[in-house]
Amino acid sequence: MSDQPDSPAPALPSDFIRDIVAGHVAEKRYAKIVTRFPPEPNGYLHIGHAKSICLNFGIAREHAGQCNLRFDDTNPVKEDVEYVESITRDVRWLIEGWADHCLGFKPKGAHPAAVTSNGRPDYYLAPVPVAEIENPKPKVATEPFFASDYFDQLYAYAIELIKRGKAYVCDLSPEDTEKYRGAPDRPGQDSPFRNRSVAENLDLFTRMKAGEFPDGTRSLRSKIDMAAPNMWLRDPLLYRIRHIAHHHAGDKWCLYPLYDYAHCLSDYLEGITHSICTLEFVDHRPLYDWILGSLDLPRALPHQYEFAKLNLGYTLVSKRKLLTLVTEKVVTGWDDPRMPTLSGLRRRGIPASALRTFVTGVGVTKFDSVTEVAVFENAVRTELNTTAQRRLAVLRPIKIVLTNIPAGEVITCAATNNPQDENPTTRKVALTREVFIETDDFAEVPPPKYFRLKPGGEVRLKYACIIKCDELVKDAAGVITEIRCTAQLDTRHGQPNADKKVKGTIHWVSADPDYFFDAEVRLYDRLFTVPEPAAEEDFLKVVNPKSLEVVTAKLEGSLIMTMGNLECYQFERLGYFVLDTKDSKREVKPLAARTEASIQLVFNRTITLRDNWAK
RNA sequence: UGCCUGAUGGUGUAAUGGUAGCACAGGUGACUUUGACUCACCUAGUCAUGGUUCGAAUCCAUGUCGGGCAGCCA
Repeated sequence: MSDQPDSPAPALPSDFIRDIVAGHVAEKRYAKIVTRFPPEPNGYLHIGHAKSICLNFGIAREHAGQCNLRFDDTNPVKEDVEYVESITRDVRWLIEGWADHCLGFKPKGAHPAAVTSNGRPDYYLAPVPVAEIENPKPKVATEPFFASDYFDQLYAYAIELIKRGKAYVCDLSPEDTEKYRGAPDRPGQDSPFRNRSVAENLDLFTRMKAGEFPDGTRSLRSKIDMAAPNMWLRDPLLYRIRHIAHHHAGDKWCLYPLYDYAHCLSDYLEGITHSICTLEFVDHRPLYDWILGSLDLPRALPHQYEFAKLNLGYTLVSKRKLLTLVTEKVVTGWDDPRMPTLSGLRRRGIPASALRTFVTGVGVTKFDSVTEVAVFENAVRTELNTTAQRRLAVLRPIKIVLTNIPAGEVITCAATNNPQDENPTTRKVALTREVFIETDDFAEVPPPKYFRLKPGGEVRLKYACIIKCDELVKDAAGVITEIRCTAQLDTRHGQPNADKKVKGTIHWVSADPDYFFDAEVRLYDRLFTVPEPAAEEDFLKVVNPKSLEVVTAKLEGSLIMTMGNLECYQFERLGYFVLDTKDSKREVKPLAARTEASIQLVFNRTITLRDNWAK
């Protein structure tokens, strides 16, 4: 992107939530805009989360505010530290260079502190900008926020709710609780334990915390309205008993709060101004407001706003279903390059900036839509086209013999690294007697309008010269093993006939062992065969059996010399590729020490080039 | 037969009472040492019916269709 002073400023995204925030900023309702991204550490982040991350961090950066990464870790049964680590890594990767300065972490081990707000006792955990702590060097150890760090405070608020007659201990079993709740079109019935005295509730709740009762025997419930048309207002549970250790809080608790109770209060404790979540929580908003409103809290209360989550064609955007793909070994792991997880997309070679462009571009609405994959692919191609270095590689090689070039002779050609650069640089590639071309780039019986190599035909070897096909060599089975051609060396760049036109230009790699090397290349296709795998009765039945193809490709020798970490390349005419950092052997031997059998590098094809010819 | 929420080209999204626009996809050309990129042009839309208004995608009414809600998940 150009930074010229007279280029128009890029338009900031606009949507109904940003409009609300902008209104609040205009009226100076808050001293600072604070949002949060609140994943539960029970799976890896996926492309749907990217939309939420970009929304929350985007709003923070547009208003010089802050966005806290907070783990909503109130259900130790499903959660694990593996997930808090992967999520933290993925969030930092996605916002790097864009909103790092808005990322809110807290000093390691910090808990909400007693403060005075508007002359009254209060609790608050100040978000500390990561940038402030870590740049240029970390001053103190930091970590993301955890709802589980608020368990003490949450417990105290629960006591307060009981004292105010707004919560009670219920002895109904889970089954009976469900029966008493009624149905959407039928009011519920009051629990027989609904009118216990405050003293009895206090006693029972204290003993629940002390571990006197087994799982499921008692719960703490809000006292709202069992006849409410909104199911979430029928005395929803606040706490349940779970005799299990917590991955972050340790073994201190056997009583764990539920989402609705923990989330709004966590938002309050962190001073969140705008609590943005997806549409399925619209029905919960009255509960969110009820809990906060029942405690007479001294600071401004956070408010919840909801938007439609991202749905992508041919893609599953559900942590639970993605977990199934992992456990059923449909893929190799959460970071399999075919997975729509942030780890998978990163390994696939999708730049974080392209992901941001995409999720920002789809907009934020309350309409439950399905975005076509083409929109995502367009964002990726647009980004990679400007940034990726071009290289020559042949995926499915067939050998060409240039009969007029003597064996051992090396003709050096200049190849452009990236024609999109303002001042493109070049590198040297070797043209030798034998070269590999793509099997697809030759047709013995060409279809109509085919303008690559055919018997008697001419084609240009990119950056080199035009060649003419003279003769085919076949084995006993009639399979072509070699194509014999004449090189028109005077059509090279700078030579008299350089301007000679032919319809086709193809990529190639020298077949001289000094000028190519083998690499494993993994070619991916969509993971599902139907546009909406989530709508399927059994999504495992619509898994694409051809989602992965592995080939041994011939790569231009210069590539191995310049190979860096996580660099994106365009293999000309084939697509964009990235080194697989997990499966590649990183110690690259000198060219001379290479052997045919030592495949050391593995590449993932990020995406193909757009192709208006095939299909 | 409850409550909540939504409906603009094929897809996604803008227009907040005043010219229905943008992106992607699709099509046709131009250019091209990537059948890429780029450029030009084209196709195609306000869920329905009524009302308010000089004027309605926008406001009102009714209807239709879609999504969500009955976890001690989040």
